[in-house]
Amino acid sequence: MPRVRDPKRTRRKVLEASYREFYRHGFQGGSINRIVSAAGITKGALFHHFAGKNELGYAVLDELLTPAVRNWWVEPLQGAEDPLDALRGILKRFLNRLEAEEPDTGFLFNGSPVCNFASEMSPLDEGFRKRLDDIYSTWRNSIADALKRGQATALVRPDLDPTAHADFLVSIMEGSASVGKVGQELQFFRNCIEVAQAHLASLATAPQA
Amino acid sequence: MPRVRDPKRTRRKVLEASYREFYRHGFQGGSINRIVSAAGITKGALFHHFAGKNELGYAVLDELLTPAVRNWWVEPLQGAEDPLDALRGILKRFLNRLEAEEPDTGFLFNGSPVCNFASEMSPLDEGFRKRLDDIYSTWRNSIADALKRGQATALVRPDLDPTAHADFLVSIMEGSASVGKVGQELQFFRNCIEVAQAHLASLATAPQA
DNA sequence: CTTGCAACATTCCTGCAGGTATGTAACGTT
DNA sequence: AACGTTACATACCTGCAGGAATGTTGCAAG
Repeated sequence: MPRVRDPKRTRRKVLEASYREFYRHGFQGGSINRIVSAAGITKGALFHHFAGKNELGYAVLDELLTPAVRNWWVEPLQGAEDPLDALRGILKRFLNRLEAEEPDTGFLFNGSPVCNFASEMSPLDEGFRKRLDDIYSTWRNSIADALKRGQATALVRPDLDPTAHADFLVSIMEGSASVGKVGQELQFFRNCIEVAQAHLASLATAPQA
Repeated sequence: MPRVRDPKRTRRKVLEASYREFYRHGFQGGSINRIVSAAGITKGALFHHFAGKNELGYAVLDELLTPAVRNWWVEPLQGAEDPLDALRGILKRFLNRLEAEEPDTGFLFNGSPVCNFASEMSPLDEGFRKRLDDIYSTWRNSIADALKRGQATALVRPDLDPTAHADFLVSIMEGSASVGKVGQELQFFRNCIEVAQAHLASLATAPQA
């Protein structure tokens, strides 16, 4: 089935091995040699597909992390009738995923891949900063737009600032990932998400008594 | 005034140069050579005071970051009569500090030093993980204890979980630092803190109408 | 006032990092 | 079927990383 030569497949393998390597060791701490041996290919193949380590990191952001954020946070909010309900659903799905993941390979141990890249590389390299800024902007805008639609349909309290609340929510997600990976206890995430859920509930227009 | 030999002073200089280096470049990306030249000393002096790069990083956590968190988040809550008021004061002080800091050297550009260490090193080295866990634990406990005291004096709503809310608040602080450094816009922090302030206000026992 | 240790400075060493140069074989094209 | 290009593999190179070894000098105590 796997043809002798399959450039797209090879490229994918490199990309996914790079993702895992950078996820564990960070970008600067990540090793090309380890990526190459983990992917089961050679350095020549890697540098044929990617111009350098930075471009490899850019590709991980562009081709893996950007779609992941889109998949988790943009699409579910796209056609939601009740934005608050959709947000609560995302949080629930996220917690389910956390509870299902095997140790040492996921969020609980390694945190948010986007946040890890951001912490490490955004002050050091403009190429990274720009891409990360795009990712966070679409994420935040997606939430803010959803809240605005909720205000338009009178499901969300009209007095709150959608942009500020979007910034707040993204901060919670990324912050809990960074702090939680230190303690590696699921309960921490449960706590954060529980409070976030309550917070979301408080954004709804109060049903008149 | 500075004596020819002043080991404590030398050690301090190394420590502070290391702090800045690791803050900018990360721990793994940080260079001993750059630290040495920034501190104006030699490699021999550095390795006389610190056994290795890891121990140097540990010392930055133990002797600089742990006290900083204690100073910002533990002491102000220690003897506060109204914990919610104290928390709001901390947030306000923090924002003031952000607005006063010069570009490219502070939180707005580099994020939270603790969070940076945590993101990068806690999955890689148990010595780092342990120390970071201690820092975050004291931070979270400090808030949780303050909320409990507030519940005892009926200033804080009795139905909420102090631990969960402490986890939530720390996540907000660290998350906003990580996400905000990407965009480098003060308004983002203002938004997060504004929502956080409103959230804190909602934790107070409602004044009966 | 010398002697011994702490506080440095100098020099050197090894390893792995990212990256290049070059070689070779599969594959589409005409 | 010959050719040219894409897709790799092999080998090698340079630089800086962290750190060890060793040398030198101030300083305090006996």
